[in-house]
Amino acid sequence: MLHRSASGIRRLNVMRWSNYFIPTLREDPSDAEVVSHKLLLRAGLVRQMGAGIYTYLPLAQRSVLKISEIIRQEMNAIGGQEFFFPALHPAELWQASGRWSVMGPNMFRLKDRKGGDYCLGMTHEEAFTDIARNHLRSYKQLPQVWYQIQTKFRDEPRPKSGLLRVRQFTMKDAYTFDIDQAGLDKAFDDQRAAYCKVYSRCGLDFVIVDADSGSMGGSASNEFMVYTDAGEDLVASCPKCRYAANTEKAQARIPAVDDGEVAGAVEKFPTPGVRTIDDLVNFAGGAAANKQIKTLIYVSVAAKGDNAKNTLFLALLRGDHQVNDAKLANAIAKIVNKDGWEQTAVRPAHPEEIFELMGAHAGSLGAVGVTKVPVIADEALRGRQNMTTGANEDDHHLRNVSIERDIKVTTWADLRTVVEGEGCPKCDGVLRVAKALEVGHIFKLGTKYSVSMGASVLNAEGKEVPIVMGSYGIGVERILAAAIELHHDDAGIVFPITIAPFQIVVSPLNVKDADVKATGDRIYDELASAGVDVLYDDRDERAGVKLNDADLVGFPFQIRIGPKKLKEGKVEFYDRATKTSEEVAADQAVAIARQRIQAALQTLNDAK
RNA sequence: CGGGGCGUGGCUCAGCCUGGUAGAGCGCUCGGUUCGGGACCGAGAGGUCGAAGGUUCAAAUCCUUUCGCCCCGACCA
Repeated sequence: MLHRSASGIRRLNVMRWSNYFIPTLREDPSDAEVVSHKLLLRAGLVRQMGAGIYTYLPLAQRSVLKISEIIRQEMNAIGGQEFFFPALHPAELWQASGRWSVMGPNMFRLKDRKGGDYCLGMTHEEAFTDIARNHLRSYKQLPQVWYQIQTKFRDEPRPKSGLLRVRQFTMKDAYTFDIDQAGLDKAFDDQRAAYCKVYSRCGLDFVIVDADSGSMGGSASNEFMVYTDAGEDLVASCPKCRYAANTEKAQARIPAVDDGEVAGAVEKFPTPGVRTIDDLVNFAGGAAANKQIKTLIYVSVAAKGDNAKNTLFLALLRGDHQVNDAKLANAIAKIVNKDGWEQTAVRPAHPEEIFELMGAHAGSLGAVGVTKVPVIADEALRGRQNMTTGANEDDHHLRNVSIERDIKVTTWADLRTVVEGEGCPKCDGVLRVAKALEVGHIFKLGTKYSVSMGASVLNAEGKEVPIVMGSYGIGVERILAAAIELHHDDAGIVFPITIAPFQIVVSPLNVKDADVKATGDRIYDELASAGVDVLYDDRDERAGVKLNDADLVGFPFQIRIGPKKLKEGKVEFYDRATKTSEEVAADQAVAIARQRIQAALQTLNDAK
């Protein structure tokens, strides 16, 4: 198909579907599990090259470029300066910070022909800091806000879920360099605000959670999370006050249980066959779940050089509460990690270990009288009395147990997992708990890298001080995948217009009808020359194919031109999000389209 | 790394248990009829059955090894 431009010069116009590479699939690919993965493949956006390695076909590339451009605009708006660093790094760079050994097998490593060690960058703190240490000399040069949009490589132990967990991906990473903590605080707040704008403009609903700084080091960090079942974290958040936290840290406000006044003496009673909390609830003379103490036996495994040691301990929770492994691991680590020992794992005790320690089997365990191993009790048990728990004798339990009186608690800690519907710890709101996907992470690094790599400047007093740094990442393809997870229906993707590969598709429903075709040509030409991001579905396909394909790829708008309505001088303007169309005069279609596109763009770009 | 599953035309899958001439639907090519939600008829093209080795007169099918991919778990930016 050739297109005659205004100047009359013949040119091949590739924005015609008949000549554009969009390999759509009618059926779900067998490899795909999560929605975004299926749709990325079916709509002809990506193809897989290997585990966690994907080719972006033209549609995905357009989308990725749009996301990148939004990020670029928001970074520039807070004074960011764009760099482009190599992806291939000499080992010395990473040895300088000490992370050559810390990163372990997650880093792709290779040798050059001379046997020199190299790696593929998984992040760029070292690279940016290297430039900073070589060229920043005075506080007068600060602050600096540097960023790049670049490919990262991580040898993930388990790539999965299409673009959500991959081994090669695009990241916007930014680094800030300040003279002091106050400067870092401001840089951090700027980034945080910019991130909010980026995600809003891309059509993502997100929550910001406090996070562990992990291997990055530093003092504070926030994760930007999008609620989706395809996510890998569980996040609790309050819609009312913006409290949000990973369930590994989240707290909740729960109503107190009235234990009554009198605390009688501990009494053992037989409970034949009772093994679970529920069994005891239903047992005559038993107790409600929230009146029981659940006793779990765990083993902390720790290492010191080549030595290993196992520490058995008890974890106590209210009968109706679930333990959180991360909280538990942190609590026991505080007891185990001393004299050079470092905890490497926490696991449930084996049945033999339990019997040897307690003299009874799981189902009849309790902490009353236990003194030889640490007992960690959940905060929700504090002050409770008249409780029921196992007697450490099979088929027997104890009643009238009062925690503080009858159990020797080594440590009180928050061990329980918050659940949906519990009270927000910060306000009177109700918590939402669901799976979420991390789409960005910002850190206050402090001086970790500037000290280890020697990046310092002279301050106003002429004293040499380490630069105070921040580090900020956005996963570009994760925005694309998250947008699809959030915005799709049975027919396919429903692209937010800001990141849609094309804003609108013009579809003559029968190209053999001369009038229909001519009207399609005209509308397409006018939209294209007005600078609209338009794709022309000039294929000689049945109407059903065109309509289904357009829905599948998820172009926000479509102009449908059919023979019957065209005879009345009308075409249809279709809105993908609502799947509804309205009749408009053919000669006004372009004006209406431009106005709708403008309005849709504005709604997203002005959000927040 | 532990557990499970799968590799057969471009895609989705059957055939494997019980060895005996490689199949279906979709897609693709050509001709015709159709033409607003993935049409119909007719004629075609297209496959080292992931790879290697073994057993056998004979292997997609049985055995061994190996590679790849997906899922659950562990781990983790």
